[in-house]
Amino acid sequence: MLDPASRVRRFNRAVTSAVGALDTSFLGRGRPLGAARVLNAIGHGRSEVAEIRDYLGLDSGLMSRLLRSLEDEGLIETAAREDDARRRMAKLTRAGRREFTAYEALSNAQAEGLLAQHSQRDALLAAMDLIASALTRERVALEEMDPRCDQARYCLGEYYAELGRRFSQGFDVSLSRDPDAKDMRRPRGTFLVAISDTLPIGCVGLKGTDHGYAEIKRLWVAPAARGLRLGRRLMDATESAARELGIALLRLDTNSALPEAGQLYRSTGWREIPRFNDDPYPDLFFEKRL
Amino acid sequence: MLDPASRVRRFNRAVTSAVGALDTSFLGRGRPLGAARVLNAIGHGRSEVAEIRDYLGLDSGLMSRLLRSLEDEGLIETAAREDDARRRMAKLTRAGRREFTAYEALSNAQAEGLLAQHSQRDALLAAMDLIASALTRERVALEEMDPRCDQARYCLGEYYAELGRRFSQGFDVSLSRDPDAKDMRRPRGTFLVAISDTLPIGCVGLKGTDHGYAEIKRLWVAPAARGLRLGRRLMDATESAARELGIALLRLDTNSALPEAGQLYRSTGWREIPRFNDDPYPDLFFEKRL
DNA sequence: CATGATATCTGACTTTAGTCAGATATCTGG
DNA sequence: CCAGATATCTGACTAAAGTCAGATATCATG
Repeated sequence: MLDPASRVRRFNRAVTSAVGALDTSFLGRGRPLGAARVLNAIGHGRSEVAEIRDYLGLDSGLMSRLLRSLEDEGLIETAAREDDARRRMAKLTRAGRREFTAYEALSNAQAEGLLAQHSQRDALLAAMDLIASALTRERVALEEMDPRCDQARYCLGEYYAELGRRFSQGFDVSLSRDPDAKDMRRPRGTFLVAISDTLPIGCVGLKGTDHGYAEIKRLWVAPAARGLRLGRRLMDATESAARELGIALLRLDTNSALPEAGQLYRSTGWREIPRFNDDPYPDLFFEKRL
Repeated sequence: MLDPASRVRRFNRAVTSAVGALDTSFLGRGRPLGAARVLNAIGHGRSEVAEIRDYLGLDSGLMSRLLRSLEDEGLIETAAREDDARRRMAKLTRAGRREFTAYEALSNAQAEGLLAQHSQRDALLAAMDLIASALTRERVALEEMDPRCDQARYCLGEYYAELGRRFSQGFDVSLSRDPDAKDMRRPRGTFLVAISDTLPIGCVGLKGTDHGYAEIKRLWVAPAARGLRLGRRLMDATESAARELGIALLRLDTNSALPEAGQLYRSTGWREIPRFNDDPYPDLFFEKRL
């Protein structure tokens, strides 16, 4: 009925008024939006004045005045940095924390309001995740992490759950050769997590072995982040890391029930090889020389 | 990983900056946002001053000044309405249409930008439709329309396509008893379309018969609008219309492959009855006395 | 320790948005 | 035709946001 651009614009209109409502509720606390935004940035852990200014896109004069007005209200304190007295740090006072908490409550209430009365919350949240990931595509950061940290374990949990859904016989981690975490840490290997504005949306592991090659394991991209070519980015980053570690040969196993993975490997220089392990789940094996 | 409120707030952040970018590009045309918004409202067919003021939520004094500034620029002309000289109508001049076209191009470019480089456009658009429908839930209007108009036919097309996907044997309209359009128009029946900000997102038909009852046909809710209790609203509105038309007994047929429909009927006072027609598709039959 | 770079602050502005009371013109119903 | 309602306009204001030039203090470097 509507062409794609009209659908996007309908979305824009809908979302603009919902977001505008949050601004209005912020104004209800008797403070201009500019000051409220600075207070909230500080509350969310941004303490350097220059960082806040940059984040909010403010002129330095305006920023200075906003800080002064928050100080006059007794909500923040500023101090020169010890290592560089030109830079200033801002932090909340006790009263400032109270005020910040009140803003947080408003934000959460608005968020709950958007979800309320929608009988398919999960679908709505999934749509929001998808759009947020798409819009922040260029800002997705790939971070090396310990595979046992919270974010990595969240990704792995989602990965296993998805395999369970995609494999007709289900998936039981304990039957698979669960890679030892220390093989996926430097210097033997590494583990990368893709973070989009605090939310992990993908991962991949590089597992060192003693057989003259390293393995790519646990490549996962959140359903909300598919279509952003994140799988390719994760693979590229892992290959770079492998080169850095002096690894010359990479192998991986996968399953034909995951056709998009196989397609990615084939289109990026991987070559199919015969089975090289006895894991019960994979039925496709690849190799790539770096 | 993130709780629901945090996911909504991540979505808010992502979307705010994307929408802010559009405002910035509008400013690039050397006109304050307020004036640009009025110009665009007129370009989109809103001609009554009061209607525009209401739509944009402007004070009457401010509105008057914005109109004046657009007139001074030579972009619009205003005139008193013939039937009521207190009210004014605004329309674009030739220069105004040019300027409006330029704004449209900016909007479309931004929309294309959001879609660009995403290899799963359809999923992204579906997510946007879902969210737009959810956010404008209270503003969904149910309008009586001729079942042969564009919007009604769009809904019916989507409805048939969905039946094709849901029925294991597919769905061929010509095999079903396609209700005659004139039976779904006053005074024999009616046809309702749910419109969410220009997009049709649901429909239902009330078909008059000569057998002492009327039938509910073609109840459809767009996938993007599920969970908003729109099906129930459409049914309620149709029952009201039926009462208005002096109809005392309603019947409908459906299929057990559409469980959510059956559940809706059962929970709103419909009673299962034996088959009352020889249509090949339905296998469940309901009746409700008004 | 002089010099240029950097971070922040201050003062003096402008623009935009918005508010509000009253003026003006027109309409509607008795 | 009159009284009250309605739609718009005008003038006089305020608040918020943003701009910009220059002042001040501090740092890094040769």
